Amino acid sequence: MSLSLSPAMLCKCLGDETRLQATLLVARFGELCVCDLVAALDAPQSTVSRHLAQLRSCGLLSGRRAGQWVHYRLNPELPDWAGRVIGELCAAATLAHPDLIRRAQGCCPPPVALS
Amino acid sequence: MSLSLSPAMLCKCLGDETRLQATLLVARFGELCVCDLVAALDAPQSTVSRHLAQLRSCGLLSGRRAGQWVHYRLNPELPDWAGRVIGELCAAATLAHPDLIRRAQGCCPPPVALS
DNA sequence: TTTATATATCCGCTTATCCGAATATACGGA
DNA sequence: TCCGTATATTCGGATAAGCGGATATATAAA
Repeated sequence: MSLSLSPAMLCKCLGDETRLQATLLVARFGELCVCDLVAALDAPQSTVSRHLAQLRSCGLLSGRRAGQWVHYRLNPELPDWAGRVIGELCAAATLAHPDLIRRAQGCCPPPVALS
Repeated sequence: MSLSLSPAMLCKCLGDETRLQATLLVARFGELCVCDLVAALDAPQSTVSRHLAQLRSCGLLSGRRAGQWVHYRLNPELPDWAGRVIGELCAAATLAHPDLIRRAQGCCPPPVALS
């Protein structure tokens, strides 16, 4: 079954600054773990985790556990229109906050290929 | 000065079903008066007017008084990225609610050219 | 001026949302 | 097993957002 994500729901999820920035960082880097996002967003761990849970429950992000860490990425089942919306927002926000990207540095081992 | 509309603010504005539908109807028809929107959205006038005021204060819509009526349209100063986001949402929402468009019929004289 | 229509704003109320400390759970290594 | 780290969830409290009836304002026409 294909993800039922309404336009209003997508906007609501991205209407919070923390969730929007988390989503844009994940979109930019492909995959990030929670501790990366805690560092980049400079917010308490419980706050970041709560927002990530909401983004996941809306179907925007998907999480993959790798040992102690959970790596988040854009949900690969995201409809095309949603991907395009996120792309536009990502481009616009990067211009507005060029420093945000710099703060996301790996705090955990890079996701090695499963080979 | 160019409109300062952040990506998060745009999403927040469009994250409410009434505001999203009002915006999409205005985008689709080019220009609509409040009574058209009240009819199409099937919501109390005060509710619609309140949401329109919010959309206008964020810079998403602009209003033009014509006699007793006020015609709303997309703010012509909207940044390009915002226009593209709205376009994507409009297309996706039209597929999801194909009936919404049908309910917006002129309740006031069509906006005659000022000649 | 009075009346009617369209729109905006005010008001109290209810509900939703966000926060972050505290706690619980999951996992890996000693 | 026990400990340390990473992540998730719970909880109470504060704030924001949405609602719609009532009312105010603007305009047009009689």
